[in-house]
Amino acid sequence: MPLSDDAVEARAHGWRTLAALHARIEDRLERALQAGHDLSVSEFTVLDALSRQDGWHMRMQQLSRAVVLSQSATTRLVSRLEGRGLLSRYLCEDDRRGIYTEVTPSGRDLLTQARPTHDTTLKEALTEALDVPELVPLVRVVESL
Amino acid sequence: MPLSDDAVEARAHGWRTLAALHARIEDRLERALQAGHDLSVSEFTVLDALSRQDGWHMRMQQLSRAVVLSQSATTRLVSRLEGRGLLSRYLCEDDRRGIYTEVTPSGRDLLTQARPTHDTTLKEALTEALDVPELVPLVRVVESL
DNA sequence: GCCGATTACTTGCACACGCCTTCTATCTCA
DNA sequence: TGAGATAGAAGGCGTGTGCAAGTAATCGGC
Repeated sequence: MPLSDDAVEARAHGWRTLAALHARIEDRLERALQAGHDLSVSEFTVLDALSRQDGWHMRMQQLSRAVVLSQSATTRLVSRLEGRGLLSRYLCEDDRRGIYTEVTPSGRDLLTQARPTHDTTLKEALTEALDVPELVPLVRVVESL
Repeated sequence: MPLSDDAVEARAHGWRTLAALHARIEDRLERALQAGHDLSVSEFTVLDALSRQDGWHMRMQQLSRAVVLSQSATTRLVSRLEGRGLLSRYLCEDDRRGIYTEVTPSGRDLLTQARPTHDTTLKEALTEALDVPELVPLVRVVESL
């Protein structure tokens, strides 16, 4: 007898809805950011997350938690962006095992350009999602936070 | 002037929250289903989606919409599951370009075994998410639908 | 009834990711 | 000072994905 809980089906349904909405939005964002700025969603997320930090820098572990990626993926992601001159690495002063990742001016420029794309696409994706009755309540919550 | 809309930041924040919650849950599910039943989340989703259809069958395009994957990814996903004997393909009678995918008895068995894992893991993931203040409102909505 | 356009699905290719191991530098604690 | 832990890089391996090109079947106009 599996869980014998009436809430089970509700949760499963909620999760399917969440996953569906997430996939829709991510898909739209991926295309828009890729087409307009040669950025993946992960790459945009890194720049965006760093921009929200005082000093626009963050350590690798924080970063991998922020983008929810493995350490190795984060290393490679940062390396890619570093290679494009969008961010740079430098050693922590206080703990020199740590490495800070910092957005460069050129990275800030790109972010400035990409944000409007991101925002309008997000808005569109959410608006479209309102056409799907199932997604409506979730969209409302996302918009009202 | 980028959208000049106060709702922009709210939307962006809502999206970040949605993405964070989604990533957490998917990660937990992925590990649990992989460890317990050798199924990825996508694979489980396919079986689950088919199980909700009359006759447990669906055409490829419906399926790729249901799991929100590209057609090519769906083809390969179905091929993998077919190779494991969990589902089978057969041509549409009326439109012979179309291909139906149907869950086999063995696929049904596996789904029966995997569902409890899925459900309890989902419950755990949502409960854990309640520890993160930001995620709370979203978790409430997911659980209450 | 035939030919181009469209649709349904598959396949070749490139790439990002996760897991793993190996390596170096640094910090901590006794 | 020395042993062990920690932060991160580097890279090999397997796998899943999207894109773009390809094949097969259907539809529409003439």
